Amino acid sequence: MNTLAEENYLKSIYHLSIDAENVSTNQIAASLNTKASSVTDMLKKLSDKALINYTRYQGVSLTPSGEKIAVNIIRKHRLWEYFLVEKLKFKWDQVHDMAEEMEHISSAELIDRLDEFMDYPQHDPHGEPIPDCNGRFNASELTPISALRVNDSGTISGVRDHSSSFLQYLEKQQLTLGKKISIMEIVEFDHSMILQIENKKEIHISREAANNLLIAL
Amino acid sequence: MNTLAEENYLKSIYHLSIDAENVSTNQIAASLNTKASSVTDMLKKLSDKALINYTRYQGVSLTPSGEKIAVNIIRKHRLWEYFLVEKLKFKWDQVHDMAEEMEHISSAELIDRLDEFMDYPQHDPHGEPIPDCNGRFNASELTPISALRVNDSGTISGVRDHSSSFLQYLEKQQLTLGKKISIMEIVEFDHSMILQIENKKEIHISREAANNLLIAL
DNA sequence: TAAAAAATTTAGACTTATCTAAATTATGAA
DNA sequence: TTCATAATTTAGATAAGTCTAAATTTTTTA
Repeated sequence: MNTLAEENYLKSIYHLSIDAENVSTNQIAASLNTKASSVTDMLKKLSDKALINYTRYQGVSLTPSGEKIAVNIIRKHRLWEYFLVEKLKFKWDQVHDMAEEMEHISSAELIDRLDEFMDYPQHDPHGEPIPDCNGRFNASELTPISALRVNDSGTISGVRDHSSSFLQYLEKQQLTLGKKISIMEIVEFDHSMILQIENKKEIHISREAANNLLIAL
Repeated sequence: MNTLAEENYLKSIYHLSIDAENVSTNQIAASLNTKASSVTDMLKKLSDKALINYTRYQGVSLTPSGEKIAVNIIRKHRLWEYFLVEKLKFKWDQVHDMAEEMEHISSAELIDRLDEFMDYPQHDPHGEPIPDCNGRFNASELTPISALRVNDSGTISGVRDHSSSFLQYLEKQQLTLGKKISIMEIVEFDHSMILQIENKKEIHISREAANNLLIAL
């Protein structure tokens, strides 16, 4: 088995790999709130274990076995988040930190039974797809609202930022999963957008918010 | 907060304190599968934190704040065991190790909601009482079968040994929680006992088994 | 009650994961 | 294409938790 620190590095590298082929030492350090020198040490260790491909100064990528571990942690994280919201009635902005601890519970049988108990949910409370017990899942085909044009519309299906400040803001604006929105206007100056929610209320959101709100077309 | 190692020491000291006022270094070492010298180091640390009363060579006891932490861990352990058996349909001999990991999940609100979700169970799958959110619970008034006389009877309500080998043996003999048993005969030579289960089947159990099987009279 | 045995503690070392500061390598702008 | 800057790595230190071996204290027993 792997240590908690190793698992967190693998998970971080996995998430950062979505935007780039190779992940840099500084990116990992920033995402784990640690120093670049600590990252270098851990990269050597993970490389020795054949969980990452690492060449000095060149950044890293996960090997198939490293990716398998990372996906399994993500599966556990998302299933526990679903459990916390659906069964224990937490709000979607409350569950991230708890799931961050729970994702390290090791038993595979436990997580498979949890999956069954909840009837094999496909998405976590933030719209992220949940890998199945073989690690398979559909990479989400969601678009950030910021990529839409005036008159485009779709259903809110995910968020990129899981911070409770962002999620609470969305909740207050009624921008929750499942809501249908249409783009009414895009302000050229700052790329902020005016949306209509469910053909009723109109609201104005910043470019940054639009970048973090995902839509199924 | 406390580290995982600290929590495990406090829990161990709590359990050992049931049989004795003061707990010895060697007892702790045995129960945690570690060396006496490691225990001494940790005792100093816990003593500095005012979680235990410790005088060199004299053994230790928990302070009120140490006991509070220990009881909270035990509450979490037992609630998770109940969850695993009642919701995820694990057998009573499968849950100990998983709960050993889960008891360290820190959120108090999580565990209180789990308690509510399961409708405030009073006993874990092995008959141990579950402390409430204030750490209060009835110290169980159970008697080992080995203390009974011929013709005494009662209901199986708990086990002392949680090892899967013992629990599987009980399962096979139908000596599960809730069964009514009566003592038919005590063999003087080795103190083994012949019991009748639910006024039907008679079985023969060793003194050791009788010591670990608890009865409500 | 003194010596032997058992229990406990101390000393010093090791591992994991982290840090700061210094050195090295890569990159981008002139 | 060279040099300043940014990124990364190395060197050396620290803290937590563990270990072995040696020293000390307590307990037992003769």
